[in-house]
Amino acid sequence: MLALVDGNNFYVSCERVFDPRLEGIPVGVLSNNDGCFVARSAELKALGVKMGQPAFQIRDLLRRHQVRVLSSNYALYGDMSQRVGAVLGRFAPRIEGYSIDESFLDLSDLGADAPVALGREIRATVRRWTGIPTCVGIGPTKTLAKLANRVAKKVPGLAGVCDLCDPETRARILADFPAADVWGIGPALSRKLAGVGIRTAADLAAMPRTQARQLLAVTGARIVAELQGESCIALELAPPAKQATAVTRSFGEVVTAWPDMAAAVGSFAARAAEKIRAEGSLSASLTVFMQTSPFRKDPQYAVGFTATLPPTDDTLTLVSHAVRIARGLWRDGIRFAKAGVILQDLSPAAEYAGDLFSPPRRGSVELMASIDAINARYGRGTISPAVAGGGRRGWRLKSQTCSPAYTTKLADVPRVRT
DNA sequence: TCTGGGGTCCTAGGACCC
DNA sequence: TCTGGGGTCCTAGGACCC
Repeated sequence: MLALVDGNNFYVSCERVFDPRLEGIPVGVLSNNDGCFVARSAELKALGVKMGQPAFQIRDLLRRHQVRVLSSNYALYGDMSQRVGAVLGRFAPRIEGYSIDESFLDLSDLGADAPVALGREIRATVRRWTGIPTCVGIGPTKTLAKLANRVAKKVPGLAGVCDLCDPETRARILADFPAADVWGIGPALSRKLAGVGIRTAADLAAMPRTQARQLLAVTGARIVAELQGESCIALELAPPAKQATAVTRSFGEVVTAWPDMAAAVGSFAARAAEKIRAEGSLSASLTVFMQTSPFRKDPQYAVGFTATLPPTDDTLTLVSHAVRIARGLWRDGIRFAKAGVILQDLSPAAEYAGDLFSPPRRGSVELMASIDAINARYGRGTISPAVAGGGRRGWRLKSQTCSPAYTTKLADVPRVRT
C-alpha cells in the first residue's frame, strides 16, 4: 500500500507561509523569466487562469482582479520541499521523493488497518510543522495513489485524503475519472484512447492487456496493469544516478552580440560543472545549443553541437569547450532568445581511472574544491570564470517580483517585532 | 514588448558484426 | 532466375512527467 503526499499549489503555499497577506486572494507564481504561470492559488484557478498561461496575454484580467503575481523563488521552494520531506520521513521509513512537491510513502507495514486516519495525521503534521497544506492519495500502486491524490484535491468532502485500496470504492471512482487525467496518459495517448471510445479510467482499466500493448506500447500496458491493482512501477528509495545535467535559459532580452552569448554560455557551463561536482560525477559529452524565439516573426535559427571529451568536472575545461563550441554556432545578425549547456555521459568521479594521454589540469581538484567552498559560503557566482562574468547583463533572467530567500539567506530571514 | 526548465523512458531505423 | 539469419549498439525523435 502506497501513499502519495502532494503539496497544494506548492509554490504559492511556500510564499504564503512567509507572507500571510497572500492568504485568501488570487496569487500566481511565474516560470523563469517571468513568462508563464506555473503555480496558481485556488482563487486564481477560479478566475480561469490555466497552467502554463503566458502572463502578458491576460494582463487586463490580472489587473482587474488585483492578482498578486510573483517571480519564482527556487531557493525558497527547494528548502521548503526538504522540510516537508523531513516530516514525512518520520512517518514512513521507505519513501521516494518524486518531485519538488510530491513524495510516495510505503505504508505497507504501517497503517494497514486505518490508512485514512494515518493520512489525516500526516497531513495535519506537515501543515503544523511546515505550514504547507497537502493532500494524500492512497492505493495499492503508484498510478492508483496518484489518481487518489487527484480525487482528494478535487472532492472537498474527503478532507484531503482519498483511499482507493477497496475494490468497490475504486470501481466507483474510476468510472468518474477521465482517462486523459491518468498519470502517464498525455495528449497523444489520450487521442488514441478517444479513437477507440475509451473515456474513463474505468474503461482504461478494463482494456484487454494485448490491446493496451498494441495501442499504447509498453508504458501504456503498464498503466493498465497498475490501474488493475498490479504494481509495475517500483518505489525508488534512492534516486538513481543522473544521466544528464542541463542548464538552459531564455534570455531576459534577445542577444545579438557575441560577447553576451559567450558570457551566457560560459556561465551556464560553469553552473552545470558545479552541479555535476555536487553529485560526484564526471561528464564526457558536452552539448551547446542556441536558438531564436519561435514566437517571433524573426528568421528562425536553431543549432546545437555535441563534443566528446575526456571525463571531467573542471569548470575551466568545460567553460572553454562550451564557449569554443558556441563560437562555431554563432551567427551575426540573428536575434537569439535562448541557449543552453547539457552535460551527458556522466560517470562517478570515484571510479574514474584517469587518461594517460589527456591528464587533468594540475591542481584542478583543489581549485574546484576551493571555488565551491567560496561560492557556498559567500553566494553562488562569487567566483566565476572571467568569460562568464563578461558581456552586458541583458541576457540574465527577468525576475521582477521575487520574494526574499526567507530560509536560505541570513539577510533575508524575517524579523519579528515583539 | 512580453511565451520555462530539467529530466526520463521507449521505439524505430540504420550501421555494423559474424 | 537465383543473394540468410541473428544479433548488438547507437541515435533521433516522440511522449511523458512536474
